Amino acid sequence: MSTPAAPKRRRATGRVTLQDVAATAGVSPITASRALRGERGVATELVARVQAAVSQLGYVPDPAARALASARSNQVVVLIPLLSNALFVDLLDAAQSTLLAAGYQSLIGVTHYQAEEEEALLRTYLMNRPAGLLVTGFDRTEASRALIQGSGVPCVHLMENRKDSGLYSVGFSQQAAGHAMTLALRERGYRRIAFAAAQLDPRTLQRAHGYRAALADRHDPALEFLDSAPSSFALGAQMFDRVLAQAPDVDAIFFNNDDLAQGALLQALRRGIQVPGRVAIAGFNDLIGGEQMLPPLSTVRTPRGEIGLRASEMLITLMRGDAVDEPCVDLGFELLMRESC
Amino acid sequence: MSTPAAPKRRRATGRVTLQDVAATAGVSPITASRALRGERGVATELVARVQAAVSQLGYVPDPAARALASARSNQVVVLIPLLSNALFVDLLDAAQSTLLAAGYQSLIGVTHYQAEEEEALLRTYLMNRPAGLLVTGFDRTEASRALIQGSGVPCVHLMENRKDSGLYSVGFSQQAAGHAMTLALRERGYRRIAFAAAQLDPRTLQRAHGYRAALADRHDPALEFLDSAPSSFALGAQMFDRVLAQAPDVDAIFFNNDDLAQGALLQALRRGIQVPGRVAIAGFNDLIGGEQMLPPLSTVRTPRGEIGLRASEMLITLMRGDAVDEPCVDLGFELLMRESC
DNA sequence: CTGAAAGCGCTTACAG
DNA sequence: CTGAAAGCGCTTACAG
Repeated sequence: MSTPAAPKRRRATGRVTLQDVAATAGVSPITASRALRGERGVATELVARVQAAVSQLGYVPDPAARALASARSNQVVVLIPLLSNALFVDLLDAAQSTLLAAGYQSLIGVTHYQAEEEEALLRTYLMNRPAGLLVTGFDRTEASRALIQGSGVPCVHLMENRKDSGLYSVGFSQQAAGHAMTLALRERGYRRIAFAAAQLDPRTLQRAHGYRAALADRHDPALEFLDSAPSSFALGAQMFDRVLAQAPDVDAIFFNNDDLAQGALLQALRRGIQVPGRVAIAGFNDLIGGEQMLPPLSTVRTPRGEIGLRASEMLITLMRGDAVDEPCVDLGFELLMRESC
Repeated sequence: MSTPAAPKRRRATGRVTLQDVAATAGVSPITASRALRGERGVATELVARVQAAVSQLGYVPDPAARALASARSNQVVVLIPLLSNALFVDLLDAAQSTLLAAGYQSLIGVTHYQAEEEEALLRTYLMNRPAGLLVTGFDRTEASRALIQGSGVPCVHLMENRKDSGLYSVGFSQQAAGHAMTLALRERGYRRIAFAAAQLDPRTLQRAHGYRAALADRHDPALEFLDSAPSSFALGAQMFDRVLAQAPDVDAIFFNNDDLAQGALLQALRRGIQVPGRVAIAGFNDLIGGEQMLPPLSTVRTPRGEIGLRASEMLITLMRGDAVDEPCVDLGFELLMRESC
């Protein structure tokens, strides 16, 4: 007969603890703990008794106690450059929900594209002993790298890949994407193709490399317009004017981000400049609204939602201590040639 | 002479603990703890000694241990409906950075406008014993309300106000905003003013009330176009067509969100319909891009950034145990009459 | 203004 | 397959 022993003593806090559950179920706290965590090797009957006790008592586990005892929390730190770029919001949204479904909570950090801010966030968040880390790209301070490495926390890199780096990542080749769009423009007969970019973060510069490579035989540095200000509609309009003023013979402009390109399209409309008749316009990322523009914007669809999803899945695998067979996942991109070029 | 006693014993984990700091500083762990938390009433000399020990040893506090011992973490749960609406991203961005600067980490949850999802998130996140709660609006399940109440965790409501509810909030009157824009349209001579809304969340419906009130003497239900689909550019274009088809005599359309209005503006351009000549268009929220439209969009600027900031500040006050003198902060709104009406 | 004792609620080895 | 013991690293009362 298994008449459960009465709980030894009510805690001062009045909280229902694992001890209460164990007592009610007539097992030891360790067994209750194992049953709750789904650790295999617990008799099914005991598991059932524990679960019954849990719902009878309304037991809620304490993550802090769990983290303290196990030296690991159920939280994942997600570090992205900006919340004001829809690209990263899509990434975050996908990662967040994938992680949540697997029982992990997301702690988000915004680096504002500053390596020092990222380092500070890492220092702060690593205190929590997160179960995993999701970081954007590969460019960071040495100290950040050491922090990640030294923490022993599994880490997956977003947006880019570095084969043979020994690092986990899910992304696509920014350079190849820049190359492909430039080539598509060439193939459509455009000869004076400008590249207009803002923010100038590492991935932007990789796309610029792709642009140059595709134009190797006829690359003209005077057709590169780089502005370190953040990307926006207004800046796109402004850059459109700048390009036409400084390089009147331009016949196509490849904008590094869709908000820039959409701003340019609107400015062309405002100024009565024909697109693509007078000048073709291409964007990057396929942000919302591009399809609605006049004319609909040609752009590169980037798989940020899938990146958030796949990177989270990879991280979940790593956090469980399992091996990942493909450490660098290239999700590719897609050329969306609509009517603006 | 204060030759510090050697740490009693190295922990198995090799971690530098508060005990090590205390031993090095030649004080008790409690004093070290108090000094670190900036609790007043510790001799300045001791504080200095503790701080010296901290940097000498490279001590990093353990949030889990702190949370377990104090029954409260340094994390704040932020619940918003959607990440795909820039409005809430702005809110989140402001809240997140304000909280971080005050030493609090944000745990974000996306409810997808589903009261049940919110309730589930609350159950999950409340386990962490957050220091504070930021939730959107006042519409939620009874269980959610009970959960918040029962947790004893300070909670500030975002976006709306409910005077005399005894609840803390920072927002503005959605109804007054809907009313004001409708009135502005009337004053400009528009007689057949349609109201087009998507999502149909509580705040949308409050704006609809404002619209109706402003038109009390001449309100025509046939001019209300409500679609429960999520707001988007494409839906705006679609609704624009629908309104003109079903109510050909309409002379103004008040869209409930800027993405709808921007989509409508683009559709008008596509169809060659004069705005505001043939029909005026107004939006809501002043999302990015509205100013760049053709013609620039008239809209209502809503202070979501300020709401995120002020709500966080209020919450910080509450989390410190201090009193808040203004529990319902109305931040107002601003009519931005540009050229679309 | 400072400290000794006890405890927060769980899990990790280590046995058996 | 199950458990007794110890410990994770900090803070809360309670004294003085």
